[in-house]
Amino acid sequence: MKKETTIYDIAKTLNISATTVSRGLQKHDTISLKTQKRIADTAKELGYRSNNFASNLRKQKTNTIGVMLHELHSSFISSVLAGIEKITAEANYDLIIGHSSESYKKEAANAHNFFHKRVDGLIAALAFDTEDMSHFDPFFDRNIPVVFFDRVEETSKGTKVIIDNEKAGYDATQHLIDQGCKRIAHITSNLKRNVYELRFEGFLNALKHNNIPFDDSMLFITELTKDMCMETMRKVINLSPLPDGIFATNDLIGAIAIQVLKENSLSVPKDIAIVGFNNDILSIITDPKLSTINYPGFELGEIAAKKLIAQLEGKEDASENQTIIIKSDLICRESSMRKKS
Amino acid sequence: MKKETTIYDIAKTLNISATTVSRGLQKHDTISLKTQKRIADTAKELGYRSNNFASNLRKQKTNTIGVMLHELHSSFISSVLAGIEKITAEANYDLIIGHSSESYKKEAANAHNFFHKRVDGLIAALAFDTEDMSHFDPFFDRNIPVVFFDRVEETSKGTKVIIDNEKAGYDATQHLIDQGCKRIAHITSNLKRNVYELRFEGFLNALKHNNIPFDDSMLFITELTKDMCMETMRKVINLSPLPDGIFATNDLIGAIAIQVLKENSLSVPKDIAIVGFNNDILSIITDPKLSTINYPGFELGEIAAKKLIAQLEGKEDASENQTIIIKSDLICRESSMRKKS
DNA sequence: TTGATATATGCAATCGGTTGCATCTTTTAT
DNA sequence: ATAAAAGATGCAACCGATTGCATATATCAA
Repeated sequence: MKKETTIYDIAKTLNISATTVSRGLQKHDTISLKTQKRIADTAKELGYRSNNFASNLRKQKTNTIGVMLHELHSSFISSVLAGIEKITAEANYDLIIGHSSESYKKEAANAHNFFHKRVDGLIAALAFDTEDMSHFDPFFDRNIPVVFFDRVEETSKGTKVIIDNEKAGYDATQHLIDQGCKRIAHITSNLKRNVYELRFEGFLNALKHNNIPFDDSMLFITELTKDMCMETMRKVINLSPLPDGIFATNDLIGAIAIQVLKENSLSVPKDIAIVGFNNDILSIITDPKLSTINYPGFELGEIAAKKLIAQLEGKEDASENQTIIIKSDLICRESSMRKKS
Repeated sequence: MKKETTIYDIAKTLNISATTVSRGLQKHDTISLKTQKRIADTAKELGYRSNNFASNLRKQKTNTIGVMLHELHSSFISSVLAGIEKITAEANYDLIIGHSSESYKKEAANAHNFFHKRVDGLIAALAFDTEDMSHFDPFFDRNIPVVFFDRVEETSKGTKVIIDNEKAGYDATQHLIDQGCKRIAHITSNLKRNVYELRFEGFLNALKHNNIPFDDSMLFITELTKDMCMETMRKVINLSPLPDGIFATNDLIGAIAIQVLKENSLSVPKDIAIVGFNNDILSIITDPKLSTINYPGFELGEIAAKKLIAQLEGKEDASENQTIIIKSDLICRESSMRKKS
């Protein structure tokens, strides 16, 4: 293994000072173009690579952004990540990924790690069971900007990028009602996480607005894995009387619902109309295609990253604790269309 | 913004040397437990956080692994990433993500960046159009271990973790033949990328072995986006005579194939039997459910990461350039089952 | 009591780039 | 021709943790 070339080696070769080499490599305009070229050439020749640690150590900046995700294996999250990556790469930041696996403990550990790694900023979606937000305090205390997305704690500090989950839930439910549904089931995940709670609230509000009483046997709480969703759907089809509509909190549940209903000789949307959530690729693969709420992950990632970078560059003030609401629309497909429009 | 606490501050507070503080924080056994405790307490009290740059600079090690991906928004890749993350987190490495977006140029730029960031090791899947591998030479030259997965260049240096694509293609095709298919179409992506080429080879070998002539109008090359797959499927159904089987190089194509065929009143598997590839969640959502090749992304990620870490820890020799072949099996579901088994 | 061994701590150099200030050279204006 | 302005480069301190070697103190055996 050969020894690394440093600016001192370049300096020695050219008989100039390390200062000049450093400045030359950064294209300072105090260094003549002639010298800059000689430095660049020698650097290439000697196989020089700059040492970011030395540089970061001196500059007290890392050009690194931490991204905390509760889930990696998810279509929505990977869209968001792709959106973040696009913007941060353009702005020349590196990403380091922390994966909480829906665990508050891991989230706190990752936050701690990011803090030690001195990320310049943080983008995060909360784990399932996160309630205490104190692991983010070190960031707030030092004015390190934090942007939360999707899974946020409304009362916390930091910028938040979300959709209006209540409205989305309302729209989905109202649409089912418009299609003639009178007994609508809602299949969702633990309501402690506020995205789900708000969708449920929208669901309730739509029912109320249409004078449909809420029957709590129509609320199903499930884990969002394939197997648990299937099990839950088996419970749904044992209801008597059956529901005539289902609002599912994500497209996987919606897709599995379609499948289980068909296996039980029920027709979608005639017997039971279904609306999902997210607009995953899944939703156009099902037969019938799944109506859903469009939740544009890629754009969300872009927006979150842009906000963060604006704050890092001092163009915006992180302490404003803004909340940005992204538009999310209902997409009507076959799974809920009983009437011709 | 308050000033950072350093080991010197701790040292001063306790009236001991920075050396002792450094050793105390690392729990060197030359430092008495009493002193260690005093150091730890003071560190907490002063809100100390270690400076990784100073540490890395001195130790010449980053504890960071670069992960180069050609695609982020993909179910398979996010599984792999989750598998990598699991293992590397346990071993206390950070991940930095590079996204080539299927572009050789971006891949090279990312490789360059990783090199400058001095990742301790690299895990990579090649971009679509990567042929020249010289951007990895800096890593090989300095004995920085590189593990390629899925998209690899067989003749290159580095460890490779792959499946037997030829065998998988053969198995998928043989299965279709066993189900009575005689005119099998293959829908795939650009054969320059060897995973696709090898699957195609397996396809051809299975045909040959069964004395079925290959008709090159039955080979369809498409980009792997939803829209392009749809367009390609429209070409497929314009064939005359129609194929009676389709081997698709991923599940998205397979799923879209099912959809387009049904829309055109063709029955799957009766008129056309279909096998996909990957065992994405998609494959159990389609109706009929899609037969596919199980390509276990999570496990692949784990294995790739374990290999890399073994090499980083000197337990294995990176210069062996091993190739590890992961088992991948055919999963028979409704989309191809014409006969009762 | 003394030398030997173990235990605990400190000195000072090092990792490699960055930057405020000083110095030296060249150009320009009068 | 000469002072002033502009252009180019260098000195040396600094960022903060690590570590080989030296030193100081405590413990123990003979």
